Amino acid sequence: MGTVVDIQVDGEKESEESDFGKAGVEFSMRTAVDGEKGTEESDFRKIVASDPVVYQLVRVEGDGRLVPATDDEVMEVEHLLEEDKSGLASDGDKKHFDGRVSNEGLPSKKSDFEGLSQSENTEVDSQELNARLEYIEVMLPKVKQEERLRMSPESANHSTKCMDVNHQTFDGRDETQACKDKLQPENTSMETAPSSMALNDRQGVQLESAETCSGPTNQAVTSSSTVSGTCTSSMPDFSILKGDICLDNLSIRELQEAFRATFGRQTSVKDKLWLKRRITMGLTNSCDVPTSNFVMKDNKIVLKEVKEEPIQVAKAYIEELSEFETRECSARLLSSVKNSGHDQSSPKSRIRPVRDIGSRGPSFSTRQDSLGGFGIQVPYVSRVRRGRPRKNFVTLMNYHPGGIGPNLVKTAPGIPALQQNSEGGSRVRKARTPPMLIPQPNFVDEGEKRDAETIYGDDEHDLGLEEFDASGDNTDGNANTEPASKCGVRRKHHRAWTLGEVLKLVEGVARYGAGRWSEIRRLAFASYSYRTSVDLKDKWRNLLRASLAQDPTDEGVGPLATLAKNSRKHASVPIPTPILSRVRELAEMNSQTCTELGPSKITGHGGRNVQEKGSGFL
DNA sequence: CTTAGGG
DNA sequence: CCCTAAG
Repeated sequence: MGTVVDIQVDGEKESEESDFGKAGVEFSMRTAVDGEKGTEESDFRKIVASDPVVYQLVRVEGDGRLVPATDDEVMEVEHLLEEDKSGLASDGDKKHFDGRVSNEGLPSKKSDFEGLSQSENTEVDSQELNARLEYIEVMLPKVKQEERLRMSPESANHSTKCMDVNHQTFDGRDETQACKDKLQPENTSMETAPSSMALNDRQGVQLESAETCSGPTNQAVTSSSTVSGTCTSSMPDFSILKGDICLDNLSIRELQEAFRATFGRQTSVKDKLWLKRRITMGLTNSCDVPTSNFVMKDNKIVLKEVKEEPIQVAKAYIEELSEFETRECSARLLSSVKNSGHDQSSPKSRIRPVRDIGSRGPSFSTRQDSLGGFGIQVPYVSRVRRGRPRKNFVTLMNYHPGGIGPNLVKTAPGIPALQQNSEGGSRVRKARTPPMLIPQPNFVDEGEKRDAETIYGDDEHDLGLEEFDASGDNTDGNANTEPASKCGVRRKHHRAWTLGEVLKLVEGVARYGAGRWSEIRRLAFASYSYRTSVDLKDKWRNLLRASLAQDPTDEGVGPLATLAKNSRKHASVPIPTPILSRVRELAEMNSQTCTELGPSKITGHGGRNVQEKGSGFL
């Protein structure tokens, strides 16, 4: 009772502070800039920085309900925020994140996150959403102003970094830049910003973020081609300015009245500045746009012109998000538990899902979507179901224009997309992000490294391979948990088949016969949790193809010759010819066994369908 | 869930 | 790899 926490409205849920360390209130606004895959230590920051856009100040009632904070509280918080800001320069660390730091360090505490986030998100009803929305609207511009004030002295520098700092510091390189360039060619000027400001970043993340999100909030949409268009500091905000001028001469009381006139409610706040800001916001109507006016594109916040019914759109958006969150959260919790339960993955992997929720959740790729009739962009993460169902949906619309109407009304009164979402809830795995796969350096490096080791390290010695397998298991075990938890956004990481795997596969086929993939997987691939039977099958198919295509005629040719041929042909995939030969052998043998000797072999090892023939008599 | 096959 | 049909 009486505790105030940040509730993240706009994106993923992980961010509730688990310790309400400050007895008073907390308020923070951050903009998410999707974290690239970072190092372990930077993950913390990533989480912070990747926290999606908006936090709303709420009060947690005794029963767990969330009640929008009062103006007084907001103001209080605002002061704290300012204190924070001023303190940042000197003492650095933000109190907000202390809890998180420790959590990061102590995996055991992760449950705090989960518990909190889940309970809180599952209980959001539309009413509260509305309230939250309102506060979002209110908050965004406000923080923007804060930023403006703070930034004004050094606008030049900051204006260039504001968008960039985040990913530049999280990851030395800027993988997403290419995408962004494509998507936002007008914004390229910002991307050239020097990363020197990164030094500031630690203290600045939050502020930067706030600015990032607030900048576009009520900046002219038309100025996207200029740096200042996205960065508030260098661009005078006329609307606010005007408001300030007008309100400057008013007394507190007058301000309060103005506030009431603007917002239609009383306020007890006596802070002149605060009142002015609030009123200004109300007057400039800038609060209508925030949540829907900008969209996250990759690491960047992008302005989008959405003029019609912004609030409605935003509401729908939030509702959708909310529902998505609850479902997604629980799903991930399940998977997380599952992993930690019986999986052989290392303990390290157990915390991953949790962290990924943060770093991965807001992946901020966006897509054009028609939501309730309005064209807005929503982050991909918020969409669970994609592709086929959607296609069907469209198809339905296309081919049964008349019939779709009633259908829609029946299934999804307000928000068709929502319906689709819930429908696809059980298929999280299938969600993808076709256009933009966010690069994950760690992943790739890991995989490639291991791959290289395996391939060039040892070809034929099973022991060596076993070792590789073991190591592979570790890395893969971790990696395996990752994609699943990446919001299902990501396509399953492409794992190049190592030689060891191939050998195991071949061996397995030799032992159990081709086609018994699940068997092979269970026995021969026990250590590779990530290779599914389908994978085995596919790989075998490829091997077969390769082995046949390679050289059907030179069966008797020495390995060296074929090897040379092979490596020359496929420099990138040097599958040793011996293996291919063996594959072919097995293939032939298998085809034979299947047709003629098959039953004997299968029954021989399987032992359970031995009686198949005679069962007729029973 | 497992296989097989197409994409 | 993904997806789906089929058992």
